[in-house]
Amino acid sequence: MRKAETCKISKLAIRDTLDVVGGKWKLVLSSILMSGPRTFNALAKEAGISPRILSKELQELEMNGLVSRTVCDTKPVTVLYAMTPYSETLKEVLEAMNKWGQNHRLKILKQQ
Amino acid sequence: MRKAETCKISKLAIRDTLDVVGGKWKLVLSSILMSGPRTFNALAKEAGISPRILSKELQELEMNGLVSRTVCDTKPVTVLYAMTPYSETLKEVLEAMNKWGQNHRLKILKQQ
DNA sequence: TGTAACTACTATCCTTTTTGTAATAAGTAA
DNA sequence: TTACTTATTACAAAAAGGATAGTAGTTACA
Repeated sequence: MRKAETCKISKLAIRDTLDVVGGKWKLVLSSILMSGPRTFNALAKEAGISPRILSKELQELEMNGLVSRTVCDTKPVTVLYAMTPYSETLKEVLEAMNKWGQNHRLKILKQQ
Repeated sequence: MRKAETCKISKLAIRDTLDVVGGKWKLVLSSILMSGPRTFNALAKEAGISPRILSKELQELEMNGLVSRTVCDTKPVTVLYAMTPYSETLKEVLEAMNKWGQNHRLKILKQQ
């Protein structure tokens, strides 16, 4: 395959990824859920996100199979959100961004 | 370190990363430049981005040391944009997203 | 001499998307 | 009644992105 085509495919793939997981919250929420399931309120508090946005983001993640939603038989009802087998595939992306962000922060600090 | 702290640090790092390379274009532009330098117009055409946005995105990338800008002594003058040593550190992120996007596209196609 | 063409932008205006705040619903129980 | 859960709605604000035209500098050509 020629280089130009490889570039086009890569560009497309990255756009696809951004379509699913781009924006301000989806990767942050995913990274939180990586360390275990959370209830709606716990997620909202931990991420610092308003319920409106959280609800919307979770729905979109669920639609793409990246988050599971489990209603628990408690009083009052609670709902647990968690990673899914498919969202395990996001780990590489999250790990790379986690690493890059930490390294970048160090770089910025050194400059001052 | 406790798990809760690890989670907080990861969340922060991912937010940092998104602050620098989030949005619709920065990672796409970076992935194009990965395969070699481009002029302003070439980038605009290849990415399908309007000059106004392209100019803004390139400035922001340059400010963060992720893109170099070289004025060439041609007639008429051309400007070459390219990766920098620092932007090499983005390769892991781009590679992970490239891989995920391709895999996700396959998954979607299978479902239909 | 004027005019067209080519580069890299910039200015203006506008639309769309995203995000936030606040209020509120439905269900249950102390 | 009050409190607690998970949401949802209405409204407003901000950010992001896009379309179009225009500027500046230079060359080429009639």
